[in-house]
This record gives sequence, structure tokens and C-alpha cells, in this order.
Amino acid sequence: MTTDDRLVGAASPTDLTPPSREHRSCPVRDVLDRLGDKWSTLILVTLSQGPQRFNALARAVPDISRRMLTETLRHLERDGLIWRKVTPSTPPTVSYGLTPLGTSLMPPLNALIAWAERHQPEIAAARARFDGPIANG
Amino acid sequence: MTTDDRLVGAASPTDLTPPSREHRSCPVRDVLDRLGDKWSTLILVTLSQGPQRFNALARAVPDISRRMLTETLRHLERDGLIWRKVTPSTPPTVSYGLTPLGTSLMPPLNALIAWAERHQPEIAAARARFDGPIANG
DNA sequence: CTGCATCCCAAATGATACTG
DNA sequence: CAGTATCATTTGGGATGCAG
Repeated sequence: MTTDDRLVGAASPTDLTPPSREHRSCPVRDVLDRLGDKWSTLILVTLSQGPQRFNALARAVPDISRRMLTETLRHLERDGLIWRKVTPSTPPTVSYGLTPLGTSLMPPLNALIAWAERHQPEIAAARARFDGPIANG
Repeated sequence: MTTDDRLVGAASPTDLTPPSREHRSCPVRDVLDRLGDKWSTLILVTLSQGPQRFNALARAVPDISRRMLTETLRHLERDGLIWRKVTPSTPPTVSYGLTPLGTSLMPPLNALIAWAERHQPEIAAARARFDGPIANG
């Protein structure tokens, strides 16, 4: 086995079921895919600063459409990373915030963000090196 | 400012350029998006076990097509996370491996994977709680 | 063995209008 | 205010065949 079992949803050694299709059952990939879905990380980081209402989030995450905001919030809520509280006033207000589970995700997530920040110059340099030769012929 | 500046590509306080479009210039989001592109993480983890040849990677990452494997490897190479070495034999062989930069990404990445593994039961439970009421009416 | 080009379909996402 | 529904577009990604 050359691939990390944690990421491909390895079957037990005695289970010879061919992995030809539907590896989606791997829980780790499941979580990572969610974080990679373009908006989740941004929303989690925003909420890590404190609970926010729907429109506040929409304003805080500039390019997101209400459709995507709603959908992403639902996913995060479903996974137990954020809570949703409806105050039945008129007009009704809905606020969102991190759950303890969501809060526990922030340290590793921030570590990744810190890595990205820190190594951004190296990445930019690598890209310049990679892209440059094309211009030179 | 309610949103984390690191993730929305904040301009300097004196730069009032409206952020209405094209936030893609944020380097941190740029990196996170790359990690979220479904295959990059899997390839990085596989390569963290040592250099691999193209077909070995194709076999190690079960569901990937050659097209996606090539493309993802190119992206990672461009970003300086992996190297690519061509041995001009017949038939030619090409091997890939982590660069020091790529290696430096593994600790935070593994931390995130560890979080996902560790909290997977809680996430599954949260989903069951969220999905359950639908069946109950 | 590697990898690029093409075709094609499915999923993701934005825009917009409507509802409670 | 906080969504939901629909439409149109963009993008991701698989299959396949060709080339070095």
C-alpha cells in the first residue's frame, strides 16, 4: 500500500472489494473537501471573531452570493461546526457562531493559514520561475 | 472591518479601492483553494512517503484520471511544492517528490488531517442530528 | 511510460426575482 | 431581514485518442 490509508478510505486487509468507484466514503477527505469548497474557510474565520448575523456575514465576505452563503452555512451547521439561532422578531434576525467543535478546528486551520502567509513569497517566486521560461522561449 | 484581512486580500488602510470584484488576488486564499482542489492534498500526502513515478501515483490515488493527475502535478510543481525529474531512458521515466517547501507544508496539513480523523465521530453525530428530524417529520 | 488535446457531460456558482 | 426558486453560465473532470 503506497497511499495513506487515512485519505483513501482503505478497506480492511481481508476486504478485497475493488475500490474502483465511490471513494467518497473516506471521512477525512470528506472534511477536507468541505474546507476546500471556497467559502467555508472564509466563513469559519469570520465567525471566529464572534457571532454574526446573516447580512453581516454577507458584507464581511465580499464576493459571496446569498445563495452560496446560505448553502455554506447549512453545510457547516449540518457538520456541527456552527450554530444557527433564530430570533422571531419583526423582521426576524438570524445569527450564526462557532460551536465548540468549530472552535476546535480553528488552531489547525490557522496553522495552515499562517503557513500560507509565511511562504507566500516562496510560492510567488516559484511561480515566476515556472512561468518565466515561457516568455523567454 | 469584520472580516479577517488575511483572507480577503485587504488593501492598506489608505487604499479605498472598492473590493467589488476579483478578490482572487489574495495569496492565502490562493493557497487554500489549491489545497481544496480535491487531488492536491492526496498527492502531497502520498509524496510525503517518498518520491513516486507517474504511474505509481496514478495507482496510489485510486480514482484519479491521468488528465487530473498531470494537471494537479503541474500546479503543485508551479507552486514549488513538488519537483519533477525526467530520466531520458527508453521508455522515459518521470518521478515526483516533495521540495523543502512542500515538506514544510506537511506538519500543518497533517494537523488538519489529524483533526478530521479525531473529530469525525462528532461530525457524523452532528449530521445524524441534523438529518434525523426530516425523517421524524 | 508520460503526457497533451479534444470532446462532452455534470456539478458549482452567480444573477435575479420572489416569499415569509 | 433572511432566505428560496429558477435560470444561465462557468468550471471541473472523465473518456478517449494521439505523440514523444
